[in-house]
Amino acid sequence: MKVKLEEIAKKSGYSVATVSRVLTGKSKGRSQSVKDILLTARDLGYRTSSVRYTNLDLPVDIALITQHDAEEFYSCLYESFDRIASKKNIHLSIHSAKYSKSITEQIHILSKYNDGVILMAPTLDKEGYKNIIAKIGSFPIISIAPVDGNIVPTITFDSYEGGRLAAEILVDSDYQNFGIITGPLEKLEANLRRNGFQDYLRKKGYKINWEFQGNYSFSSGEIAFENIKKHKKSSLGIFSSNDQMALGFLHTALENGATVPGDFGIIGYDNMPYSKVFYPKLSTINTNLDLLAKNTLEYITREIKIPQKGITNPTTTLLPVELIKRRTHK
Amino acid sequence: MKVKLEEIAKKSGYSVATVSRVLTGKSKGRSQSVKDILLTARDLGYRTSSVRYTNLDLPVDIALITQHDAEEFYSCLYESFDRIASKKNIHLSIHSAKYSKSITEQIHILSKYNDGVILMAPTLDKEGYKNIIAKIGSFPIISIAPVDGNIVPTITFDSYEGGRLAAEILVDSDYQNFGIITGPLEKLEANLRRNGFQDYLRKKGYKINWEFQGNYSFSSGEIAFENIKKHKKSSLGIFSSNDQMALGFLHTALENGATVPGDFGIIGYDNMPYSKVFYPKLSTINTNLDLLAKNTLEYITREIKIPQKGITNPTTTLLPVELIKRRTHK
DNA sequence: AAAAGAATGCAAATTATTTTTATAAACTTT
DNA sequence: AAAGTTTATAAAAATAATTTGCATTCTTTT
Repeated sequence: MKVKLEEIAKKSGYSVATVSRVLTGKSKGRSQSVKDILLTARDLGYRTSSVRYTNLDLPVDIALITQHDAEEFYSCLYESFDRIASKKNIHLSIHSAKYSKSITEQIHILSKYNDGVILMAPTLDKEGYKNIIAKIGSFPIISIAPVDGNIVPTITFDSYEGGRLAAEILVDSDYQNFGIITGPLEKLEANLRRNGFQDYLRKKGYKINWEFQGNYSFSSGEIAFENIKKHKKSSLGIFSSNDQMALGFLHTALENGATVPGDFGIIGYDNMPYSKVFYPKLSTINTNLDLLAKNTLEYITREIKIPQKGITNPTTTLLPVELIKRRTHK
Repeated sequence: MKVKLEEIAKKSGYSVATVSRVLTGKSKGRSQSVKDILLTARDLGYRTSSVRYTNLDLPVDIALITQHDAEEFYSCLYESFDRIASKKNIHLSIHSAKYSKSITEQIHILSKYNDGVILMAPTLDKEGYKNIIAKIGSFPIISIAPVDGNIVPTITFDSYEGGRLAAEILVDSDYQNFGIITGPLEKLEANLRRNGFQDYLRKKGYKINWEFQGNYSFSSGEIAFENIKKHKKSSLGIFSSNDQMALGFLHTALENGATVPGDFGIIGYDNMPYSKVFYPKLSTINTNLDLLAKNTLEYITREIKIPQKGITNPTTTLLPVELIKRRTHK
């Protein structure tokens, strides 16, 4: 059934003429009726298109699009966004683009039912982002994964600095040789973390002596250890691109009789809840997800309420990360 | 901007009259045009309301509503649903009702933009479910958390049997005294797990000697151990209502010099990825989330395509659970 | 407290949009 | 080959949304 203005009028208690006036943006937006009618329309499933009464603090619909996996990380991410959104009159919906045939098409459809989109698609390349922008035009969007090129406004953690911090503490721990378990290198942030790590080492006269590419899973951390065993490397300061792989490595290392932080120092990334539970407790790079959620949601809300005219160059905001010293480095 | 049939006609290459015929359900649904037009309408954000061409395998929108937390469990749940949905031409969106002022209202609005709803709201009581049904009528809905009373069709794991299995293995392990770390008892499934555990013990002539109510978090497992220490209990076979609490308990027990499975046997619930990583590896009740996703999505799709006429008594389907024997029992 | 500005309902008029119809031609299924 | 469907076209009919003028009420400003 199509919703008619008549229904909205009846349910909200105003006349059809008033409903029409409000819905077409003829009101100044100072009276109660505007809020009543807009809320009733929403309640009845009548999409109020682009008409905005920005001063009114009406609920805003935002879609968060990720490519999620069965990892603790996503629970933490969603929990942060959900909690912060609830304080801001934002209705958040979560969508996965992992199996999506066309992410551009998916975002396009979501843009019809939402006021803004938050995108976390680390595998998307420059072309991919360009296609999205070409399709949705000036519709409010922000990426929370680093974006190659200046295509989509971005708020994300300073991955490069995270890698640098990991290198710094490992150098300070007097390791002489270094290793890295990277994430999948088609993901930009995996490269940034790697670069930050490598550049600091180089500056200090060291290099990466062992490198292994994982896929962020626990088991790829296990495989990383098998690999290091084969290469007979030891006494290495290792940076893992996330906690899960660090934990997988740590787990297998201990099972094989290696000592941590003796034979291997290891620094993780993300500071997930489980990383402080394992023995020895994992040193890691902390990313403040609440901060990410807050900044992102505020940005997108602003963008929705005060749309930028003309083409502005998208900005990139890097959020700070910090080292959490625990027990897996000297 | 409101979408006009004219636009749909233009984009799909058919006449306005044909678009109107298709959209009002006048076509028999055997020609390509029906699919073209419906897909174009969807693409342009035109909601095709309740008109259904059920034989056509068109994409279906389903909302999954939970009250999620920063726990691995939710990542696993979403990953399963997302993967299975992608194979069935289902567009899944995830929504949290944790901070929702009115879950009834939220579901009502979601029902305007989706073809069906999957609900996981363990804290909802009989009244709550009744309100929802009163509001949405015969709109397709299914619960994946146990529901008190026969109000909403349900597919969920056999929590009672899970508790029974835990008791059985602990009795077989020759523990003489028993304990339980329950989930929050306002959640029905926490009660069911507890009952299954207790009833089996009673049948075998034992009873629950120690009980602690947790909130499913790792830290409440830690607190559970502090509690057991205070009560100076030992040599207990313990059933924890989820893995996180079991792990928290295990962690603190070992830190305090207790032995597992010597001083304490412990059986978790959920078989989360991390439970096989800890030492000693956790024995636990496995729930097959893929099976849950598959059954649920198939049920709701059927319900959407062939709506049941009249009021039928909602069915409850219990999915089997199984014991995974690892190292935390004798 | 008065004046100005907004909002509202009403009913009629206007405009926009959707649906239906008849017909002829082109496809599909039986 | 016959029967049944689908489609475009163009016009007509039906439905829905918007606008208007006016009197009244409410709110904000001065």
